[in-house]
Amino acid sequence: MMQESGTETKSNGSAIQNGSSGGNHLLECGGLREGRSNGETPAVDVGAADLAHVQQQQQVARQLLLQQQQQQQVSGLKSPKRNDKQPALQVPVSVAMMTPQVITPQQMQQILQQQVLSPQQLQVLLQQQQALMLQQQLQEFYKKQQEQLQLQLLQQQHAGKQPKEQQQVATQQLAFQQQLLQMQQLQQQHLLSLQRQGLLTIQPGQPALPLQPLAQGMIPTELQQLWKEVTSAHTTEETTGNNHSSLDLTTTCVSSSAPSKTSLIMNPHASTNGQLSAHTPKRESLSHEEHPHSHPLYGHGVCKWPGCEAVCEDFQSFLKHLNSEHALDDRSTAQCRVQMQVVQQLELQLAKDKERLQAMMTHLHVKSTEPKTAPQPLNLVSSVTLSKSASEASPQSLPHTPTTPTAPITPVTQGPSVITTTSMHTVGPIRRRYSDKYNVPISSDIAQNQEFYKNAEVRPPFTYASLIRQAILESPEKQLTLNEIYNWFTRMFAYFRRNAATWKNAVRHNLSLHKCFVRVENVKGAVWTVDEVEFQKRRPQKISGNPSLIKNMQSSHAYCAPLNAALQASMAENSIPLYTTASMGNPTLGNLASAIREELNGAMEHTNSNESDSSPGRSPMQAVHPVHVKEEPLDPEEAEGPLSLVTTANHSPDFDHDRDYEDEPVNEDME
DNA sequence: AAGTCCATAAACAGCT
DNA sequence: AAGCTGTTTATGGACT
Repeated sequence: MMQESGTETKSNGSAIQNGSSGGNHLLECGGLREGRSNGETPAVDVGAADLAHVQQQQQVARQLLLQQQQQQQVSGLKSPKRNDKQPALQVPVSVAMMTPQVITPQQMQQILQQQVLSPQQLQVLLQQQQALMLQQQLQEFYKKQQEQLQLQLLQQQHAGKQPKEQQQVATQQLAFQQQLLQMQQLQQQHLLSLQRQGLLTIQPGQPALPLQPLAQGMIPTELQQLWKEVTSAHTTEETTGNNHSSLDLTTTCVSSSAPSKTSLIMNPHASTNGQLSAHTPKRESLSHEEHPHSHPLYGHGVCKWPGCEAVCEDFQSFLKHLNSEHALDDRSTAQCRVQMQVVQQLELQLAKDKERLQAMMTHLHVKSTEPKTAPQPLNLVSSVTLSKSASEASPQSLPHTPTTPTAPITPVTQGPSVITTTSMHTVGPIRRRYSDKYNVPISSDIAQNQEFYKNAEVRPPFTYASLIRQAILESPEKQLTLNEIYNWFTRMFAYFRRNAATWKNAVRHNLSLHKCFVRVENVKGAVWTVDEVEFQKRRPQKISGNPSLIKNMQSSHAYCAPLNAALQASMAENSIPLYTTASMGNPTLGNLASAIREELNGAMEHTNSNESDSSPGRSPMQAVHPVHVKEEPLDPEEAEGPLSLVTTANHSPDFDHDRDYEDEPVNEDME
């Protein structure tokens, strides 16, 4: 009777399961992207690798500055010191037009609203304003730079004892680096302030990122475009006749969601000359007029202006809102700037990863049926997944071609993410738990890919049992309550921040099922511990005495590790925020590191004892792991704190952390 | 092909 | 009563 109903529901369940188990990755991938928490706010970050980029920009700016100075010599005018210090000018617009003086955003707005100027005049004005602002920024910057240099030189002279030329050069280099750093810090501060003002949202899970070395000056075309946005909202009937050389902001936005238009991004300065917009602006802005509801800043009755989300019942009210709330002012300008940088960086990163992928494909002789690649942070996912698939499909042969993308999986922020989705459901990492099968230390993988797992919703290639064990072993007292185990899962893996009911059930199921997990009654309830003997019982017999398996394991992991390393290198290179969280609140780093050493020793002992042939996979494995262990510096301030986070305390800061996880808020207290 | 491992789903009981 | 915890059973896919 109960049986029947049981089987009934189960048959139901299995129907679902057929979808969710075999093909569950496909579904889950789809589900993943559904969530809005992830990826909606693109990472704003730039890495040191973009130094060249900065320099380029500086060069461009320098030229601009030069031009301006020449102009000034002609007009005999001096630019004002700072535009925010500028007294509220009551200067007639016409005067402003003739004499390059910075006017305040408010004034600008007035000008716009009063519509006293023709669009052409406005454009000129805007260009002028922009150039002036840029000039001011540059002057300030160079002034500072000079001061710094002098300071450095002075210090050096004081230090006096080392008057060697080498040292001078070194010092100058240092000074320059410091200045760069300083500039970056300034920019970072700017970003932070934007964030505080709600102009820029950064995901809680994401680290407060890297620096923003892009020049902050807005290029004239951008400003023009801004103006265009504003005025087009004003006067919808206005035609876009004179914007042939302008860059449509909407284009930029659109391009971020349609990554195929890479031309724009490849050259961050492209927008300066306005050429790249040839294919877009007019058409799109027109189409927005014709199909108002397709306005990129308006959707689902909500204003999609970054950080806004104001509800607008209809398009008209949206326009009003856009007009009033997002007019041309400091705030909007800043937001625009940020958005442009976001887009630029994303595209830059995309380009890099595309290139990387291409090289990989070429190297592996893989003929990609679908050369177009996919966007954004998640291409990381694809890389890793690909790596796993490579290792898993057949450890000793080259990876198969990623199957052609069929189902675009609904990424939140962008178009179809080809590789990601494909490899995701092609691979089905779930079915290959190499760490379990082949005794590859779980902790090392987690440590290596910690930031990745934390931020990308990729299923970790470990069994629940392994993960649970890892969670418990990482805890200072080698025991965790169920809730703490949950928390570890959500903390360590983005993947487990959704479908909580499912995986929590699985966790409980595993705890109960496996003998290696021992429940211990405690004062404050029950905690779970690991019976290591039991756990080991079920692992080694497979591998011991089976050289071929060992070989598999080695080469398998050998494929993964370097690729993961490459992935991380890529992330670092592009300053993917994932990377930076390592220093931000990583309670387990120390534990992981030691665990890695432990397990590495164990694993290597294991394999060494059996290994007779010189498996090609081995050296990479050895090479990679220590590097990762070593390279993760343990933040001093994290050193003691974090460990206590995982202790028995129910109110550890971690729990607050978990609150952010959308799916099912983890219980903070469990009595 | 059979056995094993694992994920998933679900029913259920006990407890708070 | 609801939710959490823990146990158990069933089922199906992947892999050996």
